[in-house]
Amino acid sequence: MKLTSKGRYAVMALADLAIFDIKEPVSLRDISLRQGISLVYLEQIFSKLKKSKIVESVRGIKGGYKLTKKASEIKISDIFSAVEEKIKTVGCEKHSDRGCNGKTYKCITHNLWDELENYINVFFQNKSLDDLINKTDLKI
Amino acid sequence: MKLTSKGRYAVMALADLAIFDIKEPVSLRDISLRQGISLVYLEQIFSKLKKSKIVESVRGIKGGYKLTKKASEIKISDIFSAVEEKIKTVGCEKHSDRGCNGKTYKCITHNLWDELENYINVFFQNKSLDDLINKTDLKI
DNA sequence: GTAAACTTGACTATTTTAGTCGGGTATATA
DNA sequence: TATATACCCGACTAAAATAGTCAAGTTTAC
Repeated sequence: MKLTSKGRYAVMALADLAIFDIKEPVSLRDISLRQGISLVYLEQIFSKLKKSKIVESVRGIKGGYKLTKKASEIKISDIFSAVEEKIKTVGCEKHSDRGCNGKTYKCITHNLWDELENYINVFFQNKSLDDLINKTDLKI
Repeated sequence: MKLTSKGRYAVMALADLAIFDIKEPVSLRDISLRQGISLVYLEQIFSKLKKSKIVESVRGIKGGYKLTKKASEIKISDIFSAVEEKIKTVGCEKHSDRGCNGKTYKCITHNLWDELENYINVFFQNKSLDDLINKTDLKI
């Protein structure tokens, strides 16, 4: 199971966007400076966020990104699936010879990882962007 | 955050041990064959499990490993900390220049990862080896 | 027309993972 | 007491993933 910088950056950047997105789009450059995330890396991440319709872009000077919905309607789980942060815990399928395929034969620990996966997904499905920014004391 | 094969193998191997450990120690060779895990890799893992006093070893022919306590007294969280499976989600500390150190300044997402970490730890602290083997239908 | 912004794809250094290799040491049993 | 079977331990390594960079665009406000 992995939870890496990509997912973390995506959430940080979107939280930043949610705070500063009043009317004008917010440029990646600003987010990069405020959050200390590489600009070019942010571009990669926002390309995915756009594909998943979490943000929309405005090109050209004075351009930037905007959220497509209200922060309260964007769940952390949406963000993760957009940037392909995998909340996958079970890696049994590789050993097809040995048998654990999750169906006809489950290895001893299979249910454990399944349960954990669900458990974590519940956590992220119950958190919205809004929850994050309301809990911060806004020292940006 | 990482949850990798090392932790998974450790749990699988210990579950196997718990099932077959009646009186005689169980050899890594047997576990390796039954669970389809590399023997030499198992040796690495058990070296750590031994250091953490989750298992004890019997050397020589007819040797092997035994659990030091009852399966019901061994929590999954104990196993993970023994093999150094990190349930660490926050990686902010690296950017000491930028500020998120978790104390004087917390980045927007800091609390989120903290919460997640606790949430997952609760999950593993409430699961014992015993829970695993009782849920399996023992097709080994 | 030009600078600031997004867009895209290929490339890469570093780190981590999941092992292997090769040498040990201990001990039950024949 | 020889020997086979186990544990013990440190160094090494191939492959994959991560966290980016680099280069070459296109759009559009001013």
